[in-house]
Amino acid sequence: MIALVDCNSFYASCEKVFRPDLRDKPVVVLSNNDGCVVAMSKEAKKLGIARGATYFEVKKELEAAGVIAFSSNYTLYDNLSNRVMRVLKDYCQDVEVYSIDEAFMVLEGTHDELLMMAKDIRSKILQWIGIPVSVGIAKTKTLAKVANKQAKKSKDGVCYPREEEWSSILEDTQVGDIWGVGYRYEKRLINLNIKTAADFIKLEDTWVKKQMTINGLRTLWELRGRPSITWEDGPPSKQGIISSKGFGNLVKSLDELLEAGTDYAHTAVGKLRRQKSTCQIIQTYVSTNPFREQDAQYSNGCRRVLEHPTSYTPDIVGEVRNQIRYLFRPGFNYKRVSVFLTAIEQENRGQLDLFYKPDPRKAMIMDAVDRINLKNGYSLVHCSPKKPGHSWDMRRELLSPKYISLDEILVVKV
DNA sequence: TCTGGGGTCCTAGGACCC
DNA sequence: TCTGGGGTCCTAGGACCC
Repeated sequence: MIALVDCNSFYASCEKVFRPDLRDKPVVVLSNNDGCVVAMSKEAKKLGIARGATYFEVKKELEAAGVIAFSSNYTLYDNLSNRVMRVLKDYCQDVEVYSIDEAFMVLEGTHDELLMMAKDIRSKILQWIGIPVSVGIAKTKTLAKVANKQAKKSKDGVCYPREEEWSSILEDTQVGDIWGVGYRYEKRLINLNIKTAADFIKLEDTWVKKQMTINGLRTLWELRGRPSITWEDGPPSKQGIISSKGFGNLVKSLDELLEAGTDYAHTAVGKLRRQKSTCQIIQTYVSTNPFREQDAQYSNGCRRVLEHPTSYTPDIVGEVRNQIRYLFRPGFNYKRVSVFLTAIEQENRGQLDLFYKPDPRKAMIMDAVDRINLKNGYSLVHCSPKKPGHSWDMRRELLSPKYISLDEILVVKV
């Protein structure tokens, strides 16, 4: 059987772990630059705040309702996520970490045994880490997702339906809540009077394949109990790496745009080398803020195919800086720069070139840099001085401490 | 004043080859 | 000048996920 373990209101729950005073309080977490509400505790959900609401528009309302807001603290969420996943791996070898807050597991045993195990997983993660999770168990991934939704509604946070219970559960599942049915397919299906998962599984294979491609067909089969979505053993290497963030404040000068671009390129190559890959295509985009109607708008991008694949930071940073110089036009208020690396291949696996010998010193330098940064913090050795206080830095006015790092750890007086 | 940041996969159509 | 059958590669666009 397949279990889906999903953390409840993950980011909001993380913020509560080191703040017992917030246990029953409504908490929301904001996106980058404190832009939108991206996560809500169950108390905040009850207040009817829309996910994706823009913070500056709902700020007063949130304050009036006693909601506590946080800027997103990814260092903390990553750390707690890893701890949750480590507990899951104690239960079975086959854990597929699907996202920061959920994982699939393959479990074996009788109905009662698995139910016990699910409850045990739940209470252990709550006690050891402080994060509430829900567990759904079923024959396929898609059904496990459905069961997980039921688990969230139940008292004990666990749901493992028996065969005869499925038909009523599928009737109870809105078509838009099916994993793989997004809001566009949802609209089309509802127009055709297909409102629930129970309606959906009655459709013909050929019709679903034609309307919703092979992926829709897989979803259909999975809902009927036939496993059709593959199991991923490890995280697949990325085929494209993006580093893109809106600026905290608008940027006017080429120098600042270059600084930001250098920083993002540095981040992107870091991800590239961590997965032991090289890239051969580099794309850079710049744009103004489309929401500021009073501003003249400009957005542009360019790309270059390098002669040889690389993961050498100075090569990539240099190319990104050239592209930004090419794209820059004076007189605009820039909001964003994005760096995109593609044509990614595993190191030493790419097409060889008879006349090209890579410089071995580059690999040695990067190896040394990565080792230094791993020990001393990730931007100690950087391509440009990383002084704080850039106008383009992310706005994070409501950031919680990094409780998990030694210099910000809580002191408990007994 | 202020509006997230990542990713994946599939299909159709155009350009080209024999 | 027109015709058939079998391919590849690339790009744009559309759908989805967290």
